[in-house]
Amino acid sequence: MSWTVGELARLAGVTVRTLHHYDRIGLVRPSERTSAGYRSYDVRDLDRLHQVLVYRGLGFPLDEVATLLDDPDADPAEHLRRQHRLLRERLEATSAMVAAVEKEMEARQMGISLTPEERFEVFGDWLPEEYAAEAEEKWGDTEAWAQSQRRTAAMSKEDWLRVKAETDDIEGRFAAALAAGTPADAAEPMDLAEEHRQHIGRWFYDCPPQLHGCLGEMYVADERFAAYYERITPGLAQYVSTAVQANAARQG
Amino acid sequence: MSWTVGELARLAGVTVRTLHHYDRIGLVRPSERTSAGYRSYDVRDLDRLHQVLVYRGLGFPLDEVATLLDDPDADPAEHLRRQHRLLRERLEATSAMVAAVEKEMEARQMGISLTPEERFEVFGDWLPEEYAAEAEEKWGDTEAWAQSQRRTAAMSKEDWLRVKAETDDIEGRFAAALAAGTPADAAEPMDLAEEHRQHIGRWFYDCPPQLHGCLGEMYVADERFAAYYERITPGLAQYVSTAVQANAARQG
DNA sequence: GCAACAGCCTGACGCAACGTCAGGCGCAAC
DNA sequence: GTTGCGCCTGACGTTGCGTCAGGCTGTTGC
Repeated sequence: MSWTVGELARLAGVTVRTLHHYDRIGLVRPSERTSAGYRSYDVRDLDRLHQVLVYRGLGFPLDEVATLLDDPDADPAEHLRRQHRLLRERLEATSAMVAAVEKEMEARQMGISLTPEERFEVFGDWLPEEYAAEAEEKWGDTEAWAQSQRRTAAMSKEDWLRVKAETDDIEGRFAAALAAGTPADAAEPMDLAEEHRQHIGRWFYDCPPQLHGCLGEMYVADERFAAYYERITPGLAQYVSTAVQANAARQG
Repeated sequence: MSWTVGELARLAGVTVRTLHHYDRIGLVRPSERTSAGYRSYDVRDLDRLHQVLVYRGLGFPLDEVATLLDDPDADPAEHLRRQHRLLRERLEATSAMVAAVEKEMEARQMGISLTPEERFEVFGDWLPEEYAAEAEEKWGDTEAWAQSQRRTAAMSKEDWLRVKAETDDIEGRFAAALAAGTPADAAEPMDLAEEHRQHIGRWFYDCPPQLHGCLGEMYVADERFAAYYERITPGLAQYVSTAVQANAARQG
């Protein structure tokens, strides 16, 4: 089995020009040429190209890749182990950057701004466990809140529209059940409450039944929440509150 | 508060030359110059540089970074959301590559080789959930085995030496207990068995007491295992087997 | 049997994103 | 006041390809 440049290029997701380049610099040479001078790559060449692309993807300059791969002391397993290690390091670095961006989002939402050192630390020589400890210390107590902040900060406009639509839907069905005279602790409103709980979990923060029950109390106890529901339909705040607490009792 | 090029370079983990370059192409210009012509960066410039570095780190060419950041319609939160999304995509891509390398390691250990398409698929336009499903299907049944393969394949030579030393230590203490005439179901050999179980869990695969008990049976039933232990000391296979099963009974 | 068209070839030049001197000024300290 | 570090501005070099240009190859359709 052999491949032409074009075939290999498509297979490996690079351009023909790249393969020409690698041939020219001796990094990946086709092990044969046809009588017409066409490059003909065999399976060992694929192997080699694959290794090259992994190392290149890890940011190695091509000449270093060459010395790595041409080292007679390094067997293939050695390369795989090294690549595995480097990839996992990169994984950690990337999640550190994700965490840093989330940190900035939260800071921005809270109206505070980070110190220059804080902002750039992710680019320096990064100690992930150190940061993790710090993050834990800072936000560990109010995990649900922090989670919500992170998720909502990362939401796109379309996400928000979907959340809004789902919310409207659930509240509309609550209002309909109330208008139909269904008791708040009947099966239907309780199912709606469960749907509401899962909606919260999906979009904002982990919301176990117990916490949801507390929220239910708040829907009448906190005047802002009460006003929100009362503006939809009079009596809805108490209705939703009762349904949510009944559902929490059923679940717990 | 303001910074010189050198200070900013150290802070951000880039070279002075890079900042010169960004100034020249208008990407990050110091908002002031001293009377002597020194660049003087203020906090807004830091902000800007930070954004540039994130986008650059994500692989954007500098001119695209410029158009992104100079877009008057894009507020800072928009940038953070985009960066967050891109970083998570990269996170997924990287873990896909980690998985691919692990797959290769396993294939290599099993003596089979992957098809060219399999090897390069991680570089193409990658569908992570598709791969995850495939991996699940392939190795889901024998999770312990696959885990072991993955872990051992990723071990360095030093790791192997440590494993060997730990194994020798435990087996030596088993042999000593046997030589001292301690019954196999006494406390000491059972504690050794428990140590052995945790050794397996640490280095190879999850080994709950029940599974460990099965292994204990195998140490006498399977002649290869038996021969391994008998070569250390006659009677050791049966001794270890009994101790391990006694420990499993104690735990279970 | 040949025309057309996709695919291959080899230069050769271009380009982005800096690295690396070279030559010279600024400034704080000893 | 000079020493040494840090800053300045060119200017050229380098890596890793992209992008033509000009020409050959090989398969398919008529």
